[in-house]
Amino acid sequence: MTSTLPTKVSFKTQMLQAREDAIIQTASRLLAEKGFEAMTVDEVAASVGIAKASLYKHFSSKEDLAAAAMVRVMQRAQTYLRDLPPQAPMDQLRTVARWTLELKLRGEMPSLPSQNSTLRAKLVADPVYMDGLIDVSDRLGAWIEAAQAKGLINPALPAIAVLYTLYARACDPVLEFLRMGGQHDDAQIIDMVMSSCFEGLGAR
Amino acid sequence: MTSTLPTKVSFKTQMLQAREDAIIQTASRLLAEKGFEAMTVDEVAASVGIAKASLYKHFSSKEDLAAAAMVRVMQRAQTYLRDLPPQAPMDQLRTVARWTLELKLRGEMPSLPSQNSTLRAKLVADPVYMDGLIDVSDRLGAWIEAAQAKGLINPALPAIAVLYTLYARACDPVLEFLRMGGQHDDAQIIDMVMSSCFEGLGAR
DNA sequence: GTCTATAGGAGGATAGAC
DNA sequence: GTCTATCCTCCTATAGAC
Repeated sequence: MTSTLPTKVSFKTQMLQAREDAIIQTASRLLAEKGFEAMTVDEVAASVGIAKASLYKHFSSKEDLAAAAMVRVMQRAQTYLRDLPPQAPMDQLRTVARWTLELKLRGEMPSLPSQNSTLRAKLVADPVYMDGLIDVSDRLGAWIEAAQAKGLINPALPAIAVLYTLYARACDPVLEFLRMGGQHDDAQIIDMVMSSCFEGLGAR
Repeated sequence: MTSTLPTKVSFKTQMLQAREDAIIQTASRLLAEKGFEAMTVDEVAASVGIAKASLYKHFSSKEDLAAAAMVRVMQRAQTYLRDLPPQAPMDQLRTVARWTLELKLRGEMPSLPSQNSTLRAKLVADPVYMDGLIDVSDRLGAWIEAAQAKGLINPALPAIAVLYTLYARACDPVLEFLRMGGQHDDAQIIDMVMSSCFEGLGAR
């Protein structure tokens, strides 16, 4: 049947894929807003506009859903890094950091809770996620080491500390704090966080 | 009775106070470890070694308990800042940042979830917490402005951005990331985060 | 104020019709 | 696969004896 009606099947598959995308996108937003524990499956389903039982046909548990959202954003990062036009290593790092902050300000960055151990275990066991994480870390690591070789990185910091500091931008609360203050627009906020990240709080 | 047996009453009061301290301390640790949603009241009570119902005699709700923990740490910060020996403003800021990181590494820094709105509302409505927050912000703000006047602060950053960046050290995941790596001891980890915070990722 | 036992409710997950 | 209706577990909060 699949082979005799390829277009119809393809259409149905597309519809399902689109719905799954919508679910993941909504979950991603809610994860960014409230975190894993505070997010409810009812909420996700209602926000997508489907019944909870329908959601469970796509994802077998709340953790699976959250993991799918994390995998999604990791794949997004992989694609972004792969397609990034060549620049000097330090500029690559800056560009990536800025992209991360923009993503977070748009509410599209589901924060991985350092807390929930079962969700963590699921992600560590997920080869797609782990491959993505390693790929991203390798690319960033290469740029970091290249920048270090040119003497462009703070010599007090080993590469791993630089890498983690960049990762931490994905859950930096300063963005929300500044936005709540209402004194600056998003572009200014990102510029400030970028400057404190790369230039530091102290004057040069 | 209170006036006729002052020592006994005082003793009882002390015992109660000590138990409440133990509860708050345990709650504080669990809040730091798992966050508000994942922490359960059963867990706190069991860890303290009392029945859950007894805990509810001290705190009328889980939120009250968490708020008490936040108030406690805020008071602690107030006391610390008040008693801090005089130094140059920039050194004061560094000392406070280091103290915050040490507190967090010891698991004594309950992270205020940017998420939970009802808990947030409770804290905003709590005069002790808010007075503390304002006091802390005023002291830090004065040092920040003094350092700015001396040209010691990154000129791209308004005082409020510096303040929020310092506050954010209280929930910086880089500490845990580096500790999980196992390549550095706590003192080195703190030195690295301090350097990335004040000197930035880029070389000088 | 401390305990045991339990009420009450929220939320994750499923049954079964369509 | 989608729905409605329901189950069941976990967790907050309380009742009531001591």
